[in-house]
Amino acid sequence: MTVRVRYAPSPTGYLHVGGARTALYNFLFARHHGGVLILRSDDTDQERSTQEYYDEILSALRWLGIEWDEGIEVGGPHAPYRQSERLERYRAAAIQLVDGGHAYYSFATPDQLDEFRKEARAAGRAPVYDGRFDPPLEEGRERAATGEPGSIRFRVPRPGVTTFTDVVRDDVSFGHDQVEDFVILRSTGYPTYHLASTVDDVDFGITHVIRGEDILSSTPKHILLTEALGAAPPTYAHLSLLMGPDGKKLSKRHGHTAVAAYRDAGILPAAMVNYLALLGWSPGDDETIVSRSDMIDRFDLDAVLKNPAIFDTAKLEWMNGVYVRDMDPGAFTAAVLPLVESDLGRSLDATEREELAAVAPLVQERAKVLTEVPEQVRFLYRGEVEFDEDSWAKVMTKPEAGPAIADALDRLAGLVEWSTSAIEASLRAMLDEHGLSARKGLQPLRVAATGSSVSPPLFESLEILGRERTLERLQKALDRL
RNA sequence: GCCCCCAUCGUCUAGCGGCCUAGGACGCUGGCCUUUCAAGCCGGUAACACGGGUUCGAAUCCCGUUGGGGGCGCCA
Repeated sequence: MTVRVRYAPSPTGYLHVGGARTALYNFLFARHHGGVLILRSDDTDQERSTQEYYDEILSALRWLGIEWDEGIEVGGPHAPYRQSERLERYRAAAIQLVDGGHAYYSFATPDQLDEFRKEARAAGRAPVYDGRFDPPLEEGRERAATGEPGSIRFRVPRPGVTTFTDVVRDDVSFGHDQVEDFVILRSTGYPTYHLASTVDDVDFGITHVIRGEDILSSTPKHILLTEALGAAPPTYAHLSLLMGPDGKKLSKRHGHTAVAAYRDAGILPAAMVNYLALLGWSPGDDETIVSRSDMIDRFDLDAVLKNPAIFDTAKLEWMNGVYVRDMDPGAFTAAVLPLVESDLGRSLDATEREELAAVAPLVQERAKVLTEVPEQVRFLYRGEVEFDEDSWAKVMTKPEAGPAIADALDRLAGLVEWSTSAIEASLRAMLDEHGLSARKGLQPLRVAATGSSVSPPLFESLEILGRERTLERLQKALDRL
């Protein structure tokens, strides 16, 4: 039997890292088993669903390289894949369930329900509604026919218990005294998540439902529904949730949770995928950097951990650095160009682009995230050097600063050939002349030429800067001393 | 309150009864390298939550406690 899995986000918010991991595990599982990944939009909440979030989620998924085989945008044999376009199907299913004796019309009011639940809680019982305020089926049907507003609830068999084997959690069971007669069709005629999701999983032939642990306790409802619909339940796998650094559920107050925020912060999609994959799964050996194809080869659900993982940005950034250094230099330059341009507020001309291509490899081996690159190459594109005051105070106040710069200015002015090696040779001669260590003698030049005590390697930087600008800057620093 | 789930270094994890005086990675940290910063290399720090069992033997199995997480909606 072909594996068919789905990722079914609700367009009521951005794609956050937890959702991305769920999507990724579905993707890896499908690829590993040569199955099909379906992307569905669970947008039955008309109030909170928006087109913006829908677009945003899709773009984040694509950015991560999580490709789906069937579903929204790409179509497939079960189209449409947006639940908002399948409303009739859910209504029909609800009616079918009523006719089959699995569901009934409910007119219980919010106040009644509130009071009932409050009392149950106070009495130490689970606040589980069992239909006690609702009329017998036939009477309910008649009242509904007259247009009286009401919902349809699933009738949970009681007493009873639902037991299932979760691939990551093993055997789990819930007594039906914990499962209420849940609404499947709202009084607005819209289906609830439970109905829509279950009907779709059945209709689309989903074999494995891989989702967050937050819906573990709703699973009995889905199993009961599936069976009432006359189908066999899929295999379930509930993934533990992602936590913030304080061990609490990951949320906005922990910083960025949206995948897009990491993209904007200069994280590479491959690094994000690698990092996310290892949050709750391990290939089983000491590998930390795992290629996408390796993940696909080795991923399986029974190796997924049950315990919740903390999302740790430090490790993500370290991993990103590994991926950055591994990039093709041309790709790195291309990736960084728009960032540099936006930092400068203008585009680079042809010459400047060449300069960028020249420094790029130097900063590439130093960068953790793409967004830190602009400030490292900024010195090339500002006509006037802006001296970083801390750097100036630390370096230029030393006695060797003046003589070193003055002498370097002299030597560099007379250089026949302007190349990294010639520059290095002449500056080393300068160091010898003054008996200065490279550390002491070169820092003033670095600050003079780049404005900062931290920069890409000096000799290369000067070569790229060019003789004219180098001399100008050294002179300017000298004047300021 | 009730139900469910979980528990190895600060963090991600290896470990599926003896190979564990618990391994790797991030972080932190000492050193080397070095023109700054990184990178790289070498070293260090640090964990089986606790208490009972089972067993010749337990990080690994069972029970309890504690701690953490999730759920209990006409949200998903």
